[in-house]
Amino acid sequence: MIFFTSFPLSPPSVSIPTFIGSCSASTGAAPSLGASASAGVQQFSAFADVYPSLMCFPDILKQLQAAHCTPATVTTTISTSSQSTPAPPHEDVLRSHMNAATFKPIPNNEKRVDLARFRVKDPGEWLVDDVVAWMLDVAKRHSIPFEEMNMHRFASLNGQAMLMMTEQNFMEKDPVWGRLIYSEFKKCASNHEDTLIDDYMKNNPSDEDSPMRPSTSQDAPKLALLHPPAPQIQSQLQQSLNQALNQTINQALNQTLNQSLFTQHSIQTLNQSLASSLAAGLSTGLSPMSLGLLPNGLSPSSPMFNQMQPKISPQPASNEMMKYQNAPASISSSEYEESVRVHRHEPKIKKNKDGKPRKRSQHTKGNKLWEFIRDALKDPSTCPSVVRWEDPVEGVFRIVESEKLARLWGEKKNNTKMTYEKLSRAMRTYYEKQILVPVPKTGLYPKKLVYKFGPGAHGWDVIKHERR
DNA sequence: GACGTCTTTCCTGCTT
DNA sequence: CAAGCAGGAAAGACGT
Repeated sequence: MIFFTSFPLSPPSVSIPTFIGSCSASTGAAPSLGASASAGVQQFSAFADVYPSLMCFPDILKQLQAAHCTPATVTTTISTSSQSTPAPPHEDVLRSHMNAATFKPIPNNEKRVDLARFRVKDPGEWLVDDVVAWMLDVAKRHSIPFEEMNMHRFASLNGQAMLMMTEQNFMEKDPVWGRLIYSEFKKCASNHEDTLIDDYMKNNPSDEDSPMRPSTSQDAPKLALLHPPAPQIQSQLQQSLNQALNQTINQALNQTLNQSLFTQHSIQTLNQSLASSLAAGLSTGLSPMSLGLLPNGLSPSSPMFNQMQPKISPQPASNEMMKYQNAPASISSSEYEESVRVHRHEPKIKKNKDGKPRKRSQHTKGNKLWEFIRDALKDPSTCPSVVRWEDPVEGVFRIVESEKLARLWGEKKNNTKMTYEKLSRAMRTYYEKQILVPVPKTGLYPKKLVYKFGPGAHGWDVIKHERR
């Protein structure tokens, strides 16, 4: 999904607030378009026109569902809908169920991710974003539906970490395409500089005396680092990548739509997934991590990093990356399993001495804090006065009266000294177990007192189940 | 009694 | 400046 979000590669490009503003025109679920963003609209490239449509993709799908149009129409719709009249409102618009009173301004985010960057960098220098961009390119070149590749399992790795990985490591991350990805990466690592030079020479045949030109292929790596590629090379690369990625999107959409989209279930799934993904990630940092597709691991230099890096618990993906970076070439299977587990955000299953999983403690059975909050969300006496849903589909809720909630929790535990500060500390321990997950910093939710149930929590998603 | 789970309590530092 | 957040550390309560 990163390509949806990371297209603004070369000028003219489009800023994030502009996307959101344009989308809000049709969804009615986001803040109004700012004046500066409006001015920027006129500078849109063809790529930029696609974004608002993608942001409103759930809407488009709904319309398609209603109209039963053909997949071929979908591509057309997507590429032109931004110029057409706004989509009619309906119940499944992004965050349409949210309380408009809670909207906060979308943070200004003018930063962009350069998806072409990996092409002009040594694979060993790739950041996390570059790895993802490269994988999309591999998927495109081999006509692999991108949704079939386990990109999220690679998304916490940078190039250096990948260089440390064995073929087996690749296979474990993606049993189907791992071997191919490995061979592609090796190929890429060895051919990268030569390819760059060749491309440059093809495009600049008369420029043989250019100081850019390395004297030998062995010099290329150093020179590539010392001398950034000429602007025209970057521009050409970006243009071709933009083209390729556009094709990838259309192919993938067509394929997905052809295969399964027009079943009720598929539409709902994609609809929900896109809705949540777009709302959760696109409007802020536009990272696969933030979309839940790439669980974590933006590179520290990523423009999204500061906004999206959750400041909770350990940084699993970073840990994994560090492991690959620092470990010898061979990694023990247990270490690798652990790193994969951490990467997948799977809760650690502690084991007894005999290796069997420990039995869960029963002493708090039915009396856990998150269960108390979940139940409070179902109780009219506390919802919405003490806690309330911000987004019942996504599991996002807000604590309205923090001290009252703490008092109620204290009453339940016979602890008159309970405070919200203590309660919130207990809440934060849930991040590690995925009972709670970080709330996407999209600007759609208030910044404080908002939490989101994660896969470790259950019984809250009644609404979601009812929709199925 | 050892050990595990799930808080609870206290704390410092940071952000909003 | 207040309120909230993040997370380390230690300890308590209770179950196995």
